Amino acid sequence: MNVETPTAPKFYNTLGRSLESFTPLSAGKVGIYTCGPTVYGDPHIGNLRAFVFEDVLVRAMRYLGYAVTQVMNITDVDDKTIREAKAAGLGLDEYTQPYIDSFLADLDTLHVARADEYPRATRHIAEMIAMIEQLIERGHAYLVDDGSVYFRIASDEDYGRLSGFQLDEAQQGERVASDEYEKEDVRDFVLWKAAKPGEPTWDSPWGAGRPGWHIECSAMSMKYLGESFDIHCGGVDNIFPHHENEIAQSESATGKPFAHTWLHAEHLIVDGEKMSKSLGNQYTLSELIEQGISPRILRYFYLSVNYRQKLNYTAYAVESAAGALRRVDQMRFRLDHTQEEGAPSPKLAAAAKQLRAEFRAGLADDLNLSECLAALFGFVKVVNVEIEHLRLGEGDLWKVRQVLSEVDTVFGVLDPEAWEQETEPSSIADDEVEELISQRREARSNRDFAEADRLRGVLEGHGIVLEDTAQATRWKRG
RNA sequence: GGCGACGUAGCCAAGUGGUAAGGCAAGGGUCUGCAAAAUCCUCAUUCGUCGGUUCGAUUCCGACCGUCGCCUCCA
Repeated sequence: MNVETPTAPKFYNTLGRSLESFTPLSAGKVGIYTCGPTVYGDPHIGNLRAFVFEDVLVRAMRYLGYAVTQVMNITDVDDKTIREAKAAGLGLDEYTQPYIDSFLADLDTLHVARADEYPRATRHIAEMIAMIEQLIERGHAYLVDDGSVYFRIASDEDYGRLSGFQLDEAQQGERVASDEYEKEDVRDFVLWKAAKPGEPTWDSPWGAGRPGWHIECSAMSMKYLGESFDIHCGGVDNIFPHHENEIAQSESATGKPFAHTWLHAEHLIVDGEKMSKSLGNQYTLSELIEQGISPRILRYFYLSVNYRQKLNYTAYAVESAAGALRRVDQMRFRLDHTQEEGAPSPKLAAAAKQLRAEFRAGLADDLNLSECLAALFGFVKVVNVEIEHLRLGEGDLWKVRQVLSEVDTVFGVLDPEAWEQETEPSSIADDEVEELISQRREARSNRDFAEADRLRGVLEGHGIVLEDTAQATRWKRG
């Protein structure tokens, strides 16, 4: 499918804030590090937006012809996991494991393709310690009396180039935690936290303690992708301080450029407002499913807005997404009830070619899925017209399904059968449906429309939708 | 206060220095016994406001108004 050289995409790189032509460090290969979850609760639909974006990015790069290695970290040690584990009276691993499982289950539910690696912070303490030692050696970090180690921001001349924040004296002193008074400079951030009573700890050259937050992503991304790699993504809230600090510590440790391209997904908001615990609108996937919103519709909804744009989750918007998806489903349904006859349709061939070209161009344009979807709908229209006029010829059904399945390697939403049963358990068997339809056909041929409509009503009661065509009556569960 | 993003039809949403993709919804026509589905047509002389640059701006620049995000552990 992609035997030719990859199509080079353009990406809006947060580092430099401009649209850049993407060139991988190693021809044809792309290493992508995606910031994963902190496992102290179920992810909400905002978290999931970012993960779906990352999924589409990886799928798109593969579609464009690159061999992708995706790594997603799992933060299983930080203030929150420690606090919650303690509150639950559980060990850290014992506490986080169910959330790791449910996180992966949510990804599966949304058809997010698995990353190549899901490194856990607690399993990479040695790598982090090695990096911290290197930073101390090079004069970029220092040990304080209580056994904590801090990164020395003053030693990093270009600190702040990702976020654009120039932290100066005016902003200092605002948020100095009481236990961090030993820092040389309030801007410095912690690499290693000295042990505190009741917290999980690991041995280190500086005594017992645990890693700071940022160091895990530096250590783990480099372990799996190399000291320099292609793409690093996450939510916009990670730009500062997390990603800024990752760059500082990574480049200070190795003297080499860290990630080349930084992509950040904007936030999802709900009814125009930021999600927050107090508003009670931090919906989880299972809550949505309970509300009757299928994961497939949610995935389509995520796809419908550019990742750099805030996504406003509203009931109306989700309905609208469902309507759009219905249009594609309906076309597939009609396709399944269409016969091929005669020569292949030239219009169809042209439309398929156009879809491929526009789809590829849209993906390459900073993942412009709106353009990709517009191309898809353009294709749907042509297919519908060709079906309407009975112009599908030899091999055309295969052609349509083939191109749809190609673009769906990126979208991942177009094939209803690939998703879990979305319809209610059926209250009527196929042969019963067929029997009633045949009775109705009989009634119609006798022009007994009252009886025909009664039978249709019976079927509707079972959730069966009929569509009469000149050739036959087709039906579906809907 | 610092940094940044955004404001396009009823709703969602692309986009370009040369006169506005696509989807949902809505209205009308075709098809149908009636539906459903499909299809055809209609639906922004206009892209927050005011200026500037330009032959020409929604697209570039400036100001203003409005919405929002980040500013040390939130995707």
